[in-house]
Amino acid sequence: MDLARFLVGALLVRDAPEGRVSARIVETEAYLAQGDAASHSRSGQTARNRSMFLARGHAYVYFIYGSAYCLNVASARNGVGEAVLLRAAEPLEGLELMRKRRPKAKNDAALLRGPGNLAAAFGLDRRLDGADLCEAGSELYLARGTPPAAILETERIGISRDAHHQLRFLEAGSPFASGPKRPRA
DNA sequence: CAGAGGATCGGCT
DNA sequence: GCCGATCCTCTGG
Repeated sequence: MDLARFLVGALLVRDAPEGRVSARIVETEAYLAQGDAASHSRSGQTARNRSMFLARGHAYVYFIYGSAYCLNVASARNGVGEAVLLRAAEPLEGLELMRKRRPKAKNDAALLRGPGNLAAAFGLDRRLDGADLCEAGSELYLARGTPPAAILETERIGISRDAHHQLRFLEAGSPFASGPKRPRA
């Protein structure tokens, strides 16, 4: 939860041969190592989720519903399956490349709205699973950004099991966020 | 090996 | 807000 909150306002950068894209994260969700029926790590480590068990700051990228990739940041220590899902971001650099990768986006504010869309605009797939996101200058990394004026906490999205409490974090009033914005700052 | 379900998206009502 | 597409992953027998 600490990392999920911390990452709202942080920057995500990808430097790839096709070009550079960057964005400011506005929405995240926490998936806990203990007592979280919705976490991919709920039944232990598998071939798919092993990166979730890497040390804090590593990427966990998975493929879902046969159509979308999602990017997470591992949040605990090596051996503990816990991560933060990046759900939405504000486009900063490489808008043209993002539009090319996301031709269906209705407008620029929607380019990075939703975890699958964010990953698509960044051109991510399983090749970046396990990458260290803490080294500036590597292909994909996190950097300091501008903190939000206020952070809202809501229930997570798309969870059919037990909805849990407030494990979703988003910048208050952000036009780049996904889903409903319930109160409770 | 078969079966079930999913941390989604986009289109339609 | 509701629903279907799509296919990967895990579980159980």
